[in-house]
Amino acid sequence: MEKDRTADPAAPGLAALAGLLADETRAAVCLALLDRRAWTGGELARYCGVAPSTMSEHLARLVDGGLLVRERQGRHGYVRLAGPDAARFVEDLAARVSAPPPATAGGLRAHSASRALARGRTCYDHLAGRLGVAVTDAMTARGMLRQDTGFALTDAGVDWLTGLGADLARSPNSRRPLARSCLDWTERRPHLAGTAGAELCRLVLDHGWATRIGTGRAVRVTPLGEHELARTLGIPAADLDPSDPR
Amino acid sequence: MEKDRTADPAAPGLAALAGLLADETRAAVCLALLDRRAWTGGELARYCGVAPSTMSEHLARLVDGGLLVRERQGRHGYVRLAGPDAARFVEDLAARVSAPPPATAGGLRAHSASRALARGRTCYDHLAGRLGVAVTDAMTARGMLRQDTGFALTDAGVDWLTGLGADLARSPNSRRPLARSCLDWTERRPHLAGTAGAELCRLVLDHGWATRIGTGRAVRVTPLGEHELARTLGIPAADLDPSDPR
DNA sequence: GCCACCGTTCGCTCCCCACCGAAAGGTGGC
DNA sequence: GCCACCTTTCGGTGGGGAGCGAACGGTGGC
Repeated sequence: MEKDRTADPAAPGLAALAGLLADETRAAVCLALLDRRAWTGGELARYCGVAPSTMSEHLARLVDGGLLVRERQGRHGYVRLAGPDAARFVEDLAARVSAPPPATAGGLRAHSASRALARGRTCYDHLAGRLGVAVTDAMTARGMLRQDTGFALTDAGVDWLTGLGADLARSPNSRRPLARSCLDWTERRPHLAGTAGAELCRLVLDHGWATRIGTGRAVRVTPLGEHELARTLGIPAADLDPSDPR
Repeated sequence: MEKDRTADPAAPGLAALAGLLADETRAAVCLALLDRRAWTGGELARYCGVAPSTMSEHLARLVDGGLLVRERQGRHGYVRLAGPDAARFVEDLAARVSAPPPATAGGLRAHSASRALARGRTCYDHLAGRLGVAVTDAMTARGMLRQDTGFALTDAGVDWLTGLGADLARSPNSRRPLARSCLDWTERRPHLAGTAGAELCRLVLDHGWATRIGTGRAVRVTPLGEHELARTLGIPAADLDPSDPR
């Protein structure tokens, strides 16, 4: 019971943090909340198949641990991920759990990405799925994003996003990076996240290049989007077949 | 008991992975193994203050979960982190647990880094602590590393490392990025990790710019190192005072 | 102001697992 | 080949926590 004092002082905190996700129900909650919507406790209870009282206790633990925040609205109590940091934390762990295989070594060629636009998702606040990977690869191929020596936007990439209407100003006290890599766990390829990823997602939706399907994470590229993505990023529209499973 | 089938299929795996670190003893083990050495079960048991039998069970779980690997050597059974991926996983979580504060917003000026060389550590296979942060900031200030739009080496950075003797060739099947950011949880500043970070650490030790203190993670900058770091990265030697607590 | 609804708290049960000591299993020294 | 040492396996104990149902409480509708 009495632990040795010489052990790393960070160990209890690390164990506590990991413990937040070390339960199947809590893990499912955090994954569900990656859609960036606010859910009620009742919805989550039904979704996970547990009693509302059980869900209430889980949510209390997650809120207490700083991973979730509450939003009271009338008689409903909504809960959502605490922010980009919390989302990144969940994403990183989820990516690791389903990405242990050695990866398909697809390289960075834009060609392989061209057929990958059919299905898109959002990952908290940025594009993911095939759409996210395709856009990321196309940006890389056109010199807007540098992945060979790390993961950073080039000046050309900053100009392109700014020209589209992106607000890339970083608040001085924000620790969020402008661009970072996020591993998509269906495509198992990196895609653009961070402030730039969030802005790009917002622009794509605002400009009508893609629309959300239903209330979930799925997005669909519109005909306008096909045209504009082909024009600005050189992704041939002929390859855009939503029914193509791969 | 019967969980709803509609819940995210990734949830059980995520919970299982988090569960590996959701115990104080196992967390302490993983943190201890960040020094990249191989420990025996007995050492870890003493270090964590548990019985050898208990440690044996913990190690079995961690190995089974893919976080640790065993190395049999005679009558000793050594255990170490499974690789850079596993180390990154532990680092990321450990960084998050002790870095929730809003950060000191130190900017990227090389000046602030100059006094930070006194204490250095290794973080699995790359430089960390003040030394790691100082070198990273100096490289950024001299245009070898770009942090404003992400985190990537520039061509100048690649040339400098190659000139020092770094082998930056990436094996095609390796998913490890050339450069990535690792958040140091004592300095709370990003520093260079990835293949380039590992090579830089190897070079600094091989060239005698720094030496390991004892058998742990600590490293000390040598007089030669002070001279060379000042000459090549512009870090004034006058500011290198190991006794300066900050 | 009463009712309906949603969420939380409380008491309870049960299972999982962290922990230990004792015994068994391997390995190298001599 | 025997002994010493390290590690693992096994049985047993205890605590934490995940789960539920029932009761309580706050909010909005009417």
